[in-house]
Amino acid sequence: MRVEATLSLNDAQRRAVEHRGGALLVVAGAGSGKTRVLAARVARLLADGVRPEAVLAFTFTNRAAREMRERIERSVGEAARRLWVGTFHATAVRILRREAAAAGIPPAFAIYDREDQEGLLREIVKRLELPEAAFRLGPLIARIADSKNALVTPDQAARAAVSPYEKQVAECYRLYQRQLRENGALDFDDLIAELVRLLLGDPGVAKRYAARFEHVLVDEYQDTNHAQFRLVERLSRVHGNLFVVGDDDQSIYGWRGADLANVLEFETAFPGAEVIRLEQNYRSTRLILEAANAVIAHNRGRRAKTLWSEREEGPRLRFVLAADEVDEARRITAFLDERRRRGGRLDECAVLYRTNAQSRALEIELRARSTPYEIVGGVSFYQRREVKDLLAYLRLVANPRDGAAFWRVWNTPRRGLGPAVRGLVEARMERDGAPVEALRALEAGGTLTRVARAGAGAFLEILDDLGRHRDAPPDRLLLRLLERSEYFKTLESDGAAADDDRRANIEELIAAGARVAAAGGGLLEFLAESSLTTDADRLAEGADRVLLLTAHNAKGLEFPAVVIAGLEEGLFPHANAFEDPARMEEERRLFYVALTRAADEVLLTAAAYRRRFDGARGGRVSRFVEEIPSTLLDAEELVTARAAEGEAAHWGGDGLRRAGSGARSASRAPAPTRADPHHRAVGREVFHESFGRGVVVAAEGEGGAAKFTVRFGGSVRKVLGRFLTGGDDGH
DNA sequence: TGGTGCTCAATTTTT
DNA sequence: TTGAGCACCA
Ligand SMILES: Nc1ncnc2c1ncn2[C@@H]1O[C@H](COP(=O)(O)OP(=O)(O)OP(=O)(O)O)[C@@H](O)[C@H]1O
Repeated sequence: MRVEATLSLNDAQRRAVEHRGGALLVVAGAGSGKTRVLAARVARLLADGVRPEAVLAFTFTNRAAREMRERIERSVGEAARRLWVGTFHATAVRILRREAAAAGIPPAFAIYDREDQEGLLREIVKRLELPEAAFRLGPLIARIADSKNALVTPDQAARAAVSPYEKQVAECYRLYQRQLRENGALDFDDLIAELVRLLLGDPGVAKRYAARFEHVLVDEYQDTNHAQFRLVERLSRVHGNLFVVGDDDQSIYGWRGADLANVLEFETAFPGAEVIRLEQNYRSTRLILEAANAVIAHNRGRRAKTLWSEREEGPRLRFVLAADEVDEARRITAFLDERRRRGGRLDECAVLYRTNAQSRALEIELRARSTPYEIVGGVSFYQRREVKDLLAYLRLVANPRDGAAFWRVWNTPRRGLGPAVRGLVEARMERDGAPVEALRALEAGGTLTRVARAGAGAFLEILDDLGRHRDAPPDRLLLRLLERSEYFKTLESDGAAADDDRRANIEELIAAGARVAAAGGGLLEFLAESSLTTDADRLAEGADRVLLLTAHNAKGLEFPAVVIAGLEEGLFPHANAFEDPARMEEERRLFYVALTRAADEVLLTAAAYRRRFDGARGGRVSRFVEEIPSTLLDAEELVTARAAEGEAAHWGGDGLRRAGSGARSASRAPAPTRADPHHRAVGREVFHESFGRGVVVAAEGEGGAAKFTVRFGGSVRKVLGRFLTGGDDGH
């Protein structure tokens, strides 16, 4: 069996792959082949006769898991299908379903997503009469998640709480856990935490799994949190065969509890562990790598590492400062077009950004230019209303105690059930527990009005009918549901286009159900998949389109051409990181991740002005751009052709005569209405008393009121025309 | 009960 | 600017 036949390896890589066993940490920079080594290691183990079901590998995304499995399958054949390869969450679900009894949870437990969590906590905050302004759901959920990721129980949180605020958060946490339990549900973080608790608390189960798995492997180890560390530690303690790969410079999920100590203190946690470093990058051209190395070197808290490439030098990284986000989108589209004319394909390109909201401007422009694109992230498929509605019915079939699912659809489509009946059901739930049973009792009794009774009857009938077919393939279940619930009727209210969209989504959901069935899965597998699958996991190969995604979502991917957009102070790095050096370093690592996705070509863009939901804002060019040595940058100035036009030396000529308004140098001008990137002034060199020489990137208005967006060196400011002189004649 | 329209918050990142 | 929650009225 020749692993090397499918995956060639350098010496260091081979040493890792052929490691004798025990604990091994492979730390290495971007593109050094860590993922490849992990896959080769698994293939090697199988070739050496290790049973596939005794190999447990954790990946960061479901997609990575699928690719890993496929890769290994290519080298060792279909035994690869029996491997345990998956994300921490998917693997935890798999084990918890089997060990539900020991874990003290229902085997068909529901998995609560963000929306479900918010629903529970909204009720709790209301019930405790906490001030909503101070107890926003987002931070509250984040705090609870932090506790869970650190394996802190509600009791421990309450004991550790000092301030009244912390005490109340702990109380919310306690009630929230109780609610989850009553609903027979776990949230994402519980999946890991409950599994760890089970392994720590039940020696029998712990022993069984320690014996079942002989090798544990972890990809993207730098982004594991404490609970995940404990899980890995528990599962590998007996045999000690732990193989992890990671890069401390690519840790970008600190806000989710990722703990770099897992990497930095690996040798302490696993005495006798070996560390192997990989130093050759196979992905990027030398200039790209040099730029990435230069930027990341600005981080203080890191172990310096070597990373070199044998590849050609490659072209310099291009930088474009656009006037605003619309202009930026245009420049990016133009870049993609130009690349296509050179023979490049769209699917070799990705546009990376810091926040999902940035995709909108890009989307509009790409659509206008008929450039095929695909957005990854944002509102994902399984979060769409119609999809969640239908899934809620299936969730109720699996687990009648699932209150979030129940309240979501008990009156969808409309059945005349509202707050009045809800009160009755809730009262009744004290006795019957499950909302479905409470409703059933009410329907049987005489308390409901005629309308409500009919509605309740219709709803229960659908659930009962589905319940009788719970073992049918998920797609059949969905079809049955659509037929009985007349769900399509609720769709007809909206516009035709949105309607078609919804129908298409429903079709796709049915197809997803059929796929699960084809793979031998049933209702529970389908529901788990719908909870754990993200947009990035659903990416299909083959279509020639440019990918639009956040830098976070791009982790682990690689593209011949990468565009990084929105490189402005406040956006990337995000303003929320300004006061905290540690968070700023994480922003920098994020930029490093983004940059190192590129193999051949990089375009960096920023917008001098960016419209936000609450107005517009100008930002300086990102410090990260400035941390790239200028010799590596091809910083193109805007539309220089326009500078050729003759123009008066003074801008907005009559401004001085129109005295009155106080002299404001207006770096923070009032929200501009429309900065026109095609204004005839754009591209002109100008001179400002205090800011010096600059280039106009946008302008709006005429005469004395004219305002110009000007780039002075690295910073971009908005200034009134009357403070500017043409740059050509000195001042 | 259900529909309309108002107000307010949200945009940092996600398994 | 959009979406969601909520108050108010038919
Ligand atoms: N020994 C090798 N010979 C040729 N190509 C290699 C070798 N090792 C890795 N590569 C290639 O280098 C690229 C990066 O590999 P891989 O994705 O495994 O790196 P990584 O360290 O996991 O990257 P990152 O951490 O940046 O996500 C891939 O295209 C891979 O095929």
